[in-house]
Amino acid sequence: MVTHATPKVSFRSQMLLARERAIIQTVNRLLAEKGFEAMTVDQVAEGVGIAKASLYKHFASKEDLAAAAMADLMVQAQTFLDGLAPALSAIDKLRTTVEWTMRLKLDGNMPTLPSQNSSLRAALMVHKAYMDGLMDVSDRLGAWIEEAQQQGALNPQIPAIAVLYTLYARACDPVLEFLKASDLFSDDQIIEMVLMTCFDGLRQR
Amino acid sequence: MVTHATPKVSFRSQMLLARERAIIQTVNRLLAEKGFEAMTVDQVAEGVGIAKASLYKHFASKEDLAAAAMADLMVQAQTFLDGLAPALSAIDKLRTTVEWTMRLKLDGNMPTLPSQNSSLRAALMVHKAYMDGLMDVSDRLGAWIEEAQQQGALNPQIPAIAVLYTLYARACDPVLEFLKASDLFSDDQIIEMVLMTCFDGLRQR
DNA sequence: GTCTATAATCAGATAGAC
DNA sequence: GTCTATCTGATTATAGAC
Repeated sequence: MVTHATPKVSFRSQMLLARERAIIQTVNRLLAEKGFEAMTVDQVAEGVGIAKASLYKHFASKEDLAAAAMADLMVQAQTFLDGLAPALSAIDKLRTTVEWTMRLKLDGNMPTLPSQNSSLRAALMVHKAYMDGLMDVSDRLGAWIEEAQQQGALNPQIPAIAVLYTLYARACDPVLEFLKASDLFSDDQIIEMVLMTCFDGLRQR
Repeated sequence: MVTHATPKVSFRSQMLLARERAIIQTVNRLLAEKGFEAMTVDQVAEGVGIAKASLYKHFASKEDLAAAAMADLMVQAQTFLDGLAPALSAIDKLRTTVEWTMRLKLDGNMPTLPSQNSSLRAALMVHKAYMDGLMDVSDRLGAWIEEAQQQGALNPQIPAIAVLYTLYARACDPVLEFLKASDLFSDDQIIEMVLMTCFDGLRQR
């Protein structure tokens, strides 16, 4: 009799992946809402609907949970970059990507981490999936930055690395949440203002 | 005999003020180094060189400590604004002020708070000295912003409040620390790059 | 007001049965 | 792998003597 390709194991591993996706989704939301320090593992467990001890069967530590969420964010970013129309100019690709990250943040789906916490930084640095994703995304954005600078679209006086950091920083820009909290503007208006400030500057052109 | 103006009380209160200044200075440094959550009251006490219980005779809570540091920052800002040459144009005053905040941050003297933590936000909102200082600084910057917009120096399409938030955000811009961590640039170069990005934008002019 | 000692709480992580 | 129950350590805050 012909044997099938281990259906039981496949099914079990699918359930496992589904659960881990659910965990990551909850972590993502909590990180966006309250940040890493204020997020507790109890809240994650409650959000997923499982016991805390079960969480620790999937992820070794709180830092590991956050790292998994960040790795997932990198996958989302890669998917977004893949879907960008190749016909777009380099600067338009950059602009559209920044807009995507800001919308993610305004929608409460951008996990934000403290740029200081060392235990977390250490966990991120050794997380292969996250680091690989980050490197890939940075490489692709970096290539567009250099292309845009050569085309005279971006100011070539600013080092590419500084441009890259500046674009990344839009993902955790407090200006977004302050403007949103002011309740004076729609999300679209906020994005338009911050994009304009970022690319055109505060000075009159 | 002529009585003097209560010299003993004056001396005691001077000692008190000196101690509180020492506490605030330590809090300032720790907030800049590690942020609010990672800073512990034990570290503050050790930094000042007094017992933790003594700290609580001066400040009611950890939030209160941070609020006092922020209030002190506002006083520093007011002093800086007072010292600005009146001959400077509005945009140059803004530029110089932003440069001052960035240098404070690069030197490790800019207390940075999480923009989310609610217990801390609540403590800040009811701290009269901090709120008064913040309002005064905001009013003065706001007036310069509107002046610069009328003079055609700043882009009038961007609401003044958005400009104000954008300038404030330079005080906690992660781009500064990332560029510093890269060890590729001097502090002066970093400030020049970020100032250029902020006022002139990433696009070629 | 300063100290030592301690209370009270909370959160990350684990033991061990099923 | 999931659960309940618990451990462990860290941290904010206070009691009470001097």
